[in-house]
Amino acid sequence: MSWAMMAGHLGWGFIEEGWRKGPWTAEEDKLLIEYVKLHGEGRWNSVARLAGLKRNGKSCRLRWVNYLRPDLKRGQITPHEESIIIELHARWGNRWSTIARSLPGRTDNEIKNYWRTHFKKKNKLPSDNNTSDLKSKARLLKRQQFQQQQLLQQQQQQLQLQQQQEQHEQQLQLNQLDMKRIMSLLDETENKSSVLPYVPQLRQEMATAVSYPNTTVEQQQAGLFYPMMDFDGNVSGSGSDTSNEVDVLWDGLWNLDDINGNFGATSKVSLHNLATPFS
DNA sequence: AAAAGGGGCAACCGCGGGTCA
DNA sequence: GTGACCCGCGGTTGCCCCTTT
Repeated sequence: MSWAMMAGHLGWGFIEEGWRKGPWTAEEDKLLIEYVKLHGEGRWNSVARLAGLKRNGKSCRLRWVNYLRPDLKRGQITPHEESIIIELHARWGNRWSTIARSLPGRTDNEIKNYWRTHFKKKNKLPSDNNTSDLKSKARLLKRQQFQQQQLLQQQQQQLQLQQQQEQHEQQLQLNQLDMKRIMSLLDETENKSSVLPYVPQLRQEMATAVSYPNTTVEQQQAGLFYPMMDFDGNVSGSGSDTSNEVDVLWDGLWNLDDINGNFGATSKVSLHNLATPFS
């Protein structure tokens, strides 16, 4: 379908000075999501060029922030959220972005719209119990029930994700145990011979890389690390054929990449990159 | 059944602040 | 110092859909 045809269907979806305006199509959303996956958020003015979208940067940013971001909550504003909005609006007035920061998953636009439709009007209308008021309340309830149902579905999905995360963490803990064994074996190797002269440096890098299992690659690259365990001490030596065992464990260690998922085809060099922010 | 009215929400616009060359 | 560019914010507009008349 051409842009002109789409514009025809959408009424006000049109092209002005090369930029498309109006409602976003599923295809455009897909392109934008792909773009953010590849390049991350920001540099919105490059989106048109890099993603092949006929949208200006502002429009892309807005679409992402208000609609496509994966951490957005869908569905009805809960009574708890409503009370927060009321409280924060009393404190900060129309500073919607500030209010939105206290409501994870809600956008400033959403809160702004909510306020305007629910509270601006309340202030205008005298409160009465006439039938039209009751009817509108019934409508509201019906809508709320539907939205609540959606919210429930969303929560169930989140629960599933959480369970997956827990499994992931258990696996990481197992690997940390392996890591301890490697370290102790390496210590022994260092003491016994000079077969692996580079080992002390690697040891440090590995220790650094594996000490922060709950940290995403993005956080690691940004230097945002959350220390979780200490490798020093408490590691006892084991058997005799240490070099063989080390090799086996090395192989296991590289599989950490797969467990973390986003390490992808990481090489051993990556461990150095991970350690860099600390050096 | 159809037109009118209104609510809700997505998207646009203008402005101001921050950054960088 | 300054101009260009980018980004975020708050206000506003326009469209869709549902309800009412």
